[in-house]
Amino acid sequence: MPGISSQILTNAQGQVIGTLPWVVNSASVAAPAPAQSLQVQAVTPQLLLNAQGQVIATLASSPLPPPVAVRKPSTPESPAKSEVQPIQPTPAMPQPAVVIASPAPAAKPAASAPIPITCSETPTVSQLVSKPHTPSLDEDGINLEEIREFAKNFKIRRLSLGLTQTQVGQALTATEGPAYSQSAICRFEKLDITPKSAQKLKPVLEKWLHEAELRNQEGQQNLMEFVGGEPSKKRKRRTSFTPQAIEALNAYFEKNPLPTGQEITEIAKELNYDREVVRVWFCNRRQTLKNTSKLNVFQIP
Amino acid sequence: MPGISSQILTNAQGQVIGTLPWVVNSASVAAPAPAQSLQVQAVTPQLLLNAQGQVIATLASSPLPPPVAVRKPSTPESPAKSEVQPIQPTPAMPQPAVVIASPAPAAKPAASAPIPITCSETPTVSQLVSKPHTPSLDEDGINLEEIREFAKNFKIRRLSLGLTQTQVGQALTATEGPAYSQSAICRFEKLDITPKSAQKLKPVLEKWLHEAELRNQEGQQNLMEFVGGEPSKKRKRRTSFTPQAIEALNAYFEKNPLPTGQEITEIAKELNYDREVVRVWFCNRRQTLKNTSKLNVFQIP
DNA sequence: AGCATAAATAATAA
DNA sequence: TTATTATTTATGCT
Repeated sequence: MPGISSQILTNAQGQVIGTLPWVVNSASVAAPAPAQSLQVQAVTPQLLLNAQGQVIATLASSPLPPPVAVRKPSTPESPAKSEVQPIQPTPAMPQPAVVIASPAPAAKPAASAPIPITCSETPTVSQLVSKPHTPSLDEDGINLEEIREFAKNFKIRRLSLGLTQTQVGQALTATEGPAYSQSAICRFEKLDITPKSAQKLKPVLEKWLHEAELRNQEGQQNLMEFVGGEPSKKRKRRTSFTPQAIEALNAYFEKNPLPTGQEITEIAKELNYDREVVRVWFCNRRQTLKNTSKLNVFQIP
Repeated sequence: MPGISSQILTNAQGQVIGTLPWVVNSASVAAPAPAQSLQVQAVTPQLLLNAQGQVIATLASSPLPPPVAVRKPSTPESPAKSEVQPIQPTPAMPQPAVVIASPAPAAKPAASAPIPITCSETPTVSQLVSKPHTPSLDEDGINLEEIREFAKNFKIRRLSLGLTQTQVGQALTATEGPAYSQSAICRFEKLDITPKSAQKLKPVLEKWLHEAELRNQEGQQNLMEFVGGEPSKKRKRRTSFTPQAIEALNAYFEKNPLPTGQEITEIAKELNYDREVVRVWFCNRRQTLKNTSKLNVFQIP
């Protein structure tokens, strides 16, 4: 790990934990957005990875493609300034010129038509937004376009901070009260919620995320502290069950592949294993069974 | 959707599948690559997502530095230029003025000391590389630094293509013979292998990935074909639908979100999927649409 | 050398 | 919302 060799940061474990030139941008909501100058410099392999070491992106722009090694990217510099403008209704969308970054492994390139579903149910934000002719403001005066932008942005910023949906949810639940589960975050990001819900959730998420970003600036330690406390949560060591335990588990599984929380607790206690470990064992067991046997044992008719 | 309507492309499901200004870069291996012009256009919220629709990165480009927003940490600037010098024995660690892009959610910031395991076993690449004083070349003349760089790069490029370790492993097994399991790929990326193994694996991975990137340039369809379809691979059908199927299903759904049993049967036959699978798809699709559900949740004792 | 599967994360069902 | 599944990554083992 010679000098800043690339814009990638790795921890002692060799796991990538961050990059240099990138900055989370919350531009979409930025009101003024005057001159639009790109701060991107010609960098060879621009990379962005999240805390999990998951890669994030590369930017094509290599002049002299070195055969193999990572060439030093020119200059990251100029502080990217991003701004969060809480209330500003998003004006018109600048006309972008797009390029398919990375093809969805399974997505068809030309599937342009969204799903103009028109159920009798309350439509979700994503549904409303996808309607080509829909005005940005819905009946309730909610700026759908703005919400869409924010949701998009939120995910980006969340990942840039290396946070999982679960972490965000838990942190919010702690500070804002019990109403922010992992799935809630997931749905918000996917806009799989009604405009009303989204409208209500948005400011909270925005505020929290902004705060998280500030903490992150002061060092990840601060961020983790802000988020949940436990700074270093390593991957749990893989548990190995004793043959006896497995036998017992299988017996239980046979009797009931889907034990209740209560039952799980009992089984765990009985076998002297962590409750969570037992719970996961059942999950994986069902999974395995499902994969092997063609039958959808747990499928609901 | 050449309309370049926005910088984000979404598939029928509304999942983001790409953005405009970004381009997957296969730079590292790209041969000619003449002038270096950025293809990025000024777009407000610069986003990059992978094939899974996962957000990837944003490019800060808002001119007006906001009040609270991301402040540039002290001084990361200038010195950041480092270059990967394949053979150069790693000198001292230049003090990188790096900015932790995203803190590992679980990583300890200061845990500089890796796990200096010193078993009697052959050390892995990561172990060797982490040794501060270890020269880049090991006894066998293997350039550890280079391998480390490549491994890092490999992961990034793999993810940029939206491929999983499993896909890579399967594809390689198909073309190169049975010696590339998912775990093998995983271990390579984590450098949890001996230098010797890494050295042997590297060229193969490199070649394959490069090829995959080329295919990707021609359209993701080509990539998927390259990755999955190739040789005689009896891929068992999963419960996941192909993009084509999803598109078709959505088309049907659009026409009639609540098909009769007869219709379901026909659709299933048409798409060559299990009837039950299709039926469930419709159920779930409808479910997803209605977000007003306030159903009671079951409590776990 | 690599399978089997535990653990982690995101998405969906209930 | 919470519970569970789906998908992917990581690792104990012989």
